[in-house]
Order: sequence, then structure tokens, then C-alpha cells
Amino acid sequence: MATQTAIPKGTRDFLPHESIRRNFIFDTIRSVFRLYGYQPIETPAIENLSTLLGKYGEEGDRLIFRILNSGNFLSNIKDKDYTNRNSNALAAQICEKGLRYDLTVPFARFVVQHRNEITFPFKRYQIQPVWRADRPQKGRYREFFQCDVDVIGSDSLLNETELIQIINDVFTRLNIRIQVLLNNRKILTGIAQALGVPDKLIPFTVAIDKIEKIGKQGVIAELKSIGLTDEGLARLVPLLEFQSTNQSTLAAIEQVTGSNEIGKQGISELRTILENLHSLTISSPVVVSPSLARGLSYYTGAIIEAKALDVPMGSICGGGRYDDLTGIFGLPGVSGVGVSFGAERIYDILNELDGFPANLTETTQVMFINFGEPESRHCLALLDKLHKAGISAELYPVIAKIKKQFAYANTRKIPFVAMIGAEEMQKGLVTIKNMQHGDQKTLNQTDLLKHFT
RNA sequence: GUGGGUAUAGCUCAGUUGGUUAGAGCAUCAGAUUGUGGUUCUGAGGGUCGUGGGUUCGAAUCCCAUUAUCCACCCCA
Repeated sequence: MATQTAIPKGTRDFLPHESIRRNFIFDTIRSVFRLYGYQPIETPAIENLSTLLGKYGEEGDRLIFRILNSGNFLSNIKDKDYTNRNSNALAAQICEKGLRYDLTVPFARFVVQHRNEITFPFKRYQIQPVWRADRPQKGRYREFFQCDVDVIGSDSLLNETELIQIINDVFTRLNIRIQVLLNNRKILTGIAQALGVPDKLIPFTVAIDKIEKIGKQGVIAELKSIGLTDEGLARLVPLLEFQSTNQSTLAAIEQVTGSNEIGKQGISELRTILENLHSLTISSPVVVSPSLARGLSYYTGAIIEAKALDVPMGSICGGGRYDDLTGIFGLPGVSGVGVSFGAERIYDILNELDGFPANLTETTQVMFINFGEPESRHCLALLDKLHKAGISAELYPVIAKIKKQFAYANTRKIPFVAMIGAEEMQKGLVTIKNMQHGDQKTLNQTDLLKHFT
């Protein structure tokens, strides 16, 4: 197509009706965050690469957008790196900033930097865009908003419990049926150790995480390729099979990990969280899933994920506990836990389910027809009164055909049109037309406010 | 990084085994006795058929390349 204008792939413009719908999602999420006592913060879109790199695994580093240095950045480059076309070596020398990849790592940086200005346990929320140089796909964008809630500086499993409550509340308010999946990195570590592949933790978790996609046989094949023995496989297989209750899932995990210390810890943590949840009314099913892994490498404890039940889509909310993320920035011994809501996917799901409230509109209540200069000037005083009373009102800015002005009001879905022509002006009257029903009535201008209040 | 699909008007798409001035719906603009929109009628503007090459008397149509985009994999919200 011969379009002259375009935006970078994986990014999107939002028309007013879309923006209104997105704000509905943000407002809903924000209101739940506030309900649980979390406070807002903001961090810059760009961070130093030293802050970002190495936190998301190799794949994650590859997907960080880098920002070219300013100035004549090639002047100090070694000829060797330049002539060798060594992109990595070159990039390290000509880029020192990047766009943030998520909100959690910048948050860890924020906590370390402002440790003396915040009170621990620090509960914060943050709703901002993040960028990933990923190849776009369904439900995948290069620029997307994350809505993060984290509490840092507390080991208590009450925090995990609260986050599950928050997830449940958000999706209940949005009217999306979900399932909360729960696992623990310690369990995954324990299993890998018990099966004799402690050094293969990551490929191991990646493999079992694919159970839904490639099936049991696929996972088994992949596990064999990373060196799991037949004996180990035989012990693992029950974990890949569906269990009717969380108790039996945990028991099955116990069968595998046995006396492994880390594994036992993970199981005990999950049991505590599940017990805590018993005291609450959580309408979404909470399911222990030993195959849940999550890619981000900084998680160390509980991992949490929410999936929509009615629409096939990747996870729409995910997170977990990270014990030492601030340690990397020089503040060890501070444990954090948090989850992130994927606003774009929630938007896509609500769109597909036709789940947005019907009355989501932001429009003018009443528009004044512009009949000419004296008439429009006369309207200004009335407009002023309406604005001061908190009623959104506008005057059509140019003297145009009445037909055109009505058509404009109609397209904008403005519910009332006010007319003050020469005659009305003289008599102090105003004619109000209800655009939905088509009927109109004339009243005293002094009664105009009452009509809208 | 790997594999597949698609590319025709602002948008959604037709376009026959290659054939003459490339169409529709929606949208836009203008009109149907100048104070009335949403349903009607009439008309207008708008396309180098993604770009470059090739085959052919002739290409939107067939072939090659290229770019963009979508989908799937990897990975992830």
C-alpha cells in the first residue's frame, strides 16, 4: 500500500473511543491497587543500559531497545571493532541508554536509589509503557502498558496472598473469568536437584512450561535431550499429569522432591499461601501448577500467573517473588514480590468478549448552535455558567449551516443541542433538542442549568 | 533468529483461464426552496493495483527480487 504515513511496527495509535476504553481498564486496576494501600510512582522511559542488561536472561537482553549516544559517538571507536562489523562490541560503545523492558527492574533501581526516602515495607504501583524489540504477534506489541504492583522489604507470604486477592478483584471488576496459576521457583529448583539435573534448571523449566503447547510426549522428548534419565523421567511424569486438587498436586511434587530442602521450602510456602486464601472469598480458581515456570530469571520464590478462561491468550497477569533484585544495585537482603497486569491483552480480551460497559463515553452534554456573531457571543455567558456548574458544554466554533452543525453534534454523540437565534436571544429563551428522541422544547435561559442538574 | 500467508481508494474487500476507460460498500465533500442530525435520494473527489525488474502483442492477474504487514515458532504481558 502506498501509505505515506506509518508508525513503527508493533505500536498503535488510539482513537478517542479506544482511549476511553483503555482508561477504563487503567482506572479499574488503579482503584483496586489503591484499595489495598499501594502508592503510585513513576520512573523514566529510558534507563542506563547497566541497569537493564543481565536481568532478563540472554533472550531478554536481546529484546531491549537501545538508544544511540548523542554527538559524534564513532570518534572513539577502535578501528578493529568497526572494520570487524562486530555489532555487539560496537553497540556496547555507542549506546549507554535503553528503553525499559519492564517496570520491576527499574523499580528495584528506584528502591535502592531512594532507600532513605521511602518506608519499608514499601507498597507501590506503577502504570507505564514498556518496550520490547520483539517480533509482533497476536496480543504482542513492541510498546505496551504494564500495570505493576509490588511490595518490597517484606518476606511475609501475606503479600503473595494479597496479590492473589488483587488479581481476583481486578478481573472480577472487569468481568473477565480467570484462573490463577501458582508455583514456586524453589519447587522447580528442588525437582531439578532431585532429578539430578541441578545445572539444567532453566532448560528444564522451559521444557515443562510447554506442556500445554507441545503435550506430554513433546516435553518428555525435550527433557531427554537435556540429559534427564529414564528413571528421572518416570518420577517426573506424574507432575505433568492433571491433578484434581491442589493437595494432590503438592503431594505429587513431594513424591519427586522427597527430602530435598529447597523443594520442601517451596511446598511449605505454597501451602501457607493456600491456607491464607481459605480465609478469603476468592471467586477465581487458584491452581497449583508445577509446570508453570515464567521466563524472567530474577524470580526466586512464588510465581503467579493469571489466564483468561474464555479467550485463548497468553498470560494476562504474571509475577512472583524476587529475593535479591536490589542486591544487584547494592542493597542486599531486601525481598520483593509483585505482579504485572498486561493492559493491552486485557483490552483485546474485553474487546473480543464485548465486555466493555456500554455507557463508556466522554462527550459534551450540550452543544450550542452558532447562528452568528451576536448570538454566539450571547451564548458565551450561558456556556460559562454551565462550565462553572460542572456541565460539559461547547459552542460550535464557526458560523456554518445548521444542518452541518447538527450533523457534527450527531457524530459526536452529543445528547443535547441548544439553539439561541435572534428571536430567542431577544426574549431570553433557549430551545433544547434531545438528539436521541428528536423532541425539543423552549425554556427560559435562567432555567437552563436546572435542565442538566 | 526460523517458517508461512497477505499487499488493489481513507477503511473493509471484489476483480473470471492474462484482454481495452480497475469496481462495490462504508467514510469524506456537495446538493434535494437558506432554524434541525441520526433512516432516504442525486452527484463529486479520491488508486503509478506496495516497490523494482522479467515473461507477453497485452500484467492488478504469471515469474524473480525487495520492502511492509499479519500469523506461527523461540521467548513473553
